[in-house]
Amino acid sequence: MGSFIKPGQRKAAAFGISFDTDRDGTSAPAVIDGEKQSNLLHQRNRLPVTKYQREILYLLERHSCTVLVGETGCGKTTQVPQMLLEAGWAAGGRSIACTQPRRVAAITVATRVAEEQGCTLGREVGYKIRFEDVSTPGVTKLKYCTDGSLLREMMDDPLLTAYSVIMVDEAHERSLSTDLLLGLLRKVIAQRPDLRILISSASLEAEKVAAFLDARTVKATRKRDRNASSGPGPMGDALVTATNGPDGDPADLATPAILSVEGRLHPVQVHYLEEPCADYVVTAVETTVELHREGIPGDILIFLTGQEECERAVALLEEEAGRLRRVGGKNALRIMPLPLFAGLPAAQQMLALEAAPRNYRKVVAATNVAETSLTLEGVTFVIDACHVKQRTYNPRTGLEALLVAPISQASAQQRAGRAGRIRPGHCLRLCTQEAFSKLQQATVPEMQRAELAGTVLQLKALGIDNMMRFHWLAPPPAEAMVRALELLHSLGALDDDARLSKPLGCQMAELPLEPRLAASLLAAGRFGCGQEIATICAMLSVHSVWASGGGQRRAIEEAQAKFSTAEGDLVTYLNVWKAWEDSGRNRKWAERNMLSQRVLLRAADIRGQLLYHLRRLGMEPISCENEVAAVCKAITAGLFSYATRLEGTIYESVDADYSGTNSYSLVRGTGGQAVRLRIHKSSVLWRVRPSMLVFHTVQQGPSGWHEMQDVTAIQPEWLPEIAPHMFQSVTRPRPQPGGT
DNA sequence: GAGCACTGC
Repeated sequence: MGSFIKPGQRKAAAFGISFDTDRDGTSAPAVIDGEKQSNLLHQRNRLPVTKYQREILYLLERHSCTVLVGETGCGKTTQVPQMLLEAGWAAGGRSIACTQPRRVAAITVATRVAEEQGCTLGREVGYKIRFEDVSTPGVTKLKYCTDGSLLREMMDDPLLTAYSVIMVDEAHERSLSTDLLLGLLRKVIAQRPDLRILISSASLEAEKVAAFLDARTVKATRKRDRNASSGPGPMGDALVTATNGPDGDPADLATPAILSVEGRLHPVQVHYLEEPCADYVVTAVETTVELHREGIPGDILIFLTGQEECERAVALLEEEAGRLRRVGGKNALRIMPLPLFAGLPAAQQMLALEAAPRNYRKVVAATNVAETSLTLEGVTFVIDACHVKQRTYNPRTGLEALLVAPISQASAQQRAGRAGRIRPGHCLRLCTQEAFSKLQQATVPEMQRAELAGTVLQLKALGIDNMMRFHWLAPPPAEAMVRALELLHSLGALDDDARLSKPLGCQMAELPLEPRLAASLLAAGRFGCGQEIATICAMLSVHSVWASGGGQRRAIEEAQAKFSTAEGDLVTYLNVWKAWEDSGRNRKWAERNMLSQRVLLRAADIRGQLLYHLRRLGMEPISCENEVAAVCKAITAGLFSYATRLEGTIYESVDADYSGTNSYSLVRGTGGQAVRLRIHKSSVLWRVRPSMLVFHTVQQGPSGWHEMQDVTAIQPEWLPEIAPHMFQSVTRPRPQPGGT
């Protein structure tokens, strides 16, 4: 078992863990206590950000862009937009937008603010996310929206003329859409001197964002002002570090300001392992048991990387819980282990989020959901395995993979903060302090580790043609950009001059789908199966429709078998959909067939939206009824870049009855990189060995194999027929027996 | 031979 040290401290006495400031629980410095107040106004006034009202309004008046550095819980998301509202920034027919990276956040914050403003949600204060526009044109002054939906709005109104202020919240998360939004806003402010941009970010990113938005560099080509020094701002004691000239200098407007607001998190003491651990799941469980024995109250949150690890940790904790029950007395505190990951059905997620029953200490084994999307109250201890499962894109092979990687220090800090929401807490990192100091400071922005085809298509649709000259907050690798352009060209979205093609490229950009699926959907008209492809695209846009979650694997497999077809997973989804429709979208039917009604309803929403878009583009989607080949051809029209052929069977194991793995390779090649593909276990074609297939997603597991998910069997002669520019001759699978 | 980080339009 690992023992922990705290920086600057001697080794602890018991269990290797020291809790010097904890027992009295009162060592928190000048923190506002959690006393309940019924008066909303009073509560608002107590939020740290409220003290900075004057400064914020002053800076907004004088600077096009202001970066707000605010720690968690300082109230910026709810209070700052209200300050602007009350200061009259939404007068004159324009409104204030505040973007959020996630839908739930947009809804909950808007609801809260409407309450504080004493108005009906959807009137003066509203929100807008996909499928839900709870705002009233001409009435709504403050709108919370997802950054993705604001990007969509920009397609119709590139200068965002409907708004006087755009607040980009949680910009430090550096999601694809926030980075894209910031790049675009940088261009917008050059043409809209009346527009104000507020960016809320963590301290690490603030300088970078401010430098990026400096208007003096916007028009200048390539040159960046190195003299933008941080000096004391005009507001005296406030932490204003505006990179501005003297008062009244017209340069003020052009230079971004930075304002720091302290949070109201309680201090969290950090501990490190003295020696590295071999298995962080085991160490996390052992550490949990020791903490529990220490008897300090508070729930425990363990950060792991995936479903499997969470379930393993819970299983180990259950064993320990049993042991503790036998040892402890009748009234002893018990532990209640619970898993938490995004794929978990809502009811089980709630268990992890709700307070534990009396006499129980909740121990939640969670993935990254608990770092950003979901907040657990009552957590006093965070045990952090310091790893994360991350999406990475390899531009050489053109494939994305999910890989477990060490987290960044910024991410670790965020996770630690989860222990200090209600009282001072502890964070136990399952690595040595030395190892921790070698972690990268910040997480690599998504922009630099994702496939960019969709992003490039969106930019093209906004009239930005020169990708290489676009100012990115984090420039993506040139190779990834080239790959994106190649893919869009092969799909027909770009012409030979890399300009958005008409009408195809414009139509693709219009659809809320990744480019490959958009291409399939638009090609479906040609094959007379628009209805079917809309269904398939919708099913691919949602979480798995199969009701996952705990020990029902067999039942799911049996249910799945009822709908599966030789054509593959996508046609299987089609069968599921048709059967669900025939049942009258019956919830009971869905339950009997191990399907999630909630996910199916969401798919129905998306399907409806896709059909609406097709009609708006002047295409009436028709159904091909039983022509499965037409459906598969339309699928191929979008996914041909992911066509693979069977190479043979590889025998890696020494077991006599081991049947080997059917190995596939990309028809178009992988740029000299060796890539071994196989069908993922979840596929209905797993036991089958179609000689050629297209897949929708692939992920690289720890085995080194790229595993293809959502596969569709195709005929080799379809490729040159459907994508003649990519496949000139009839491509047949090479007859090649096993590999090594 | 057994599995799916997380968002978003």
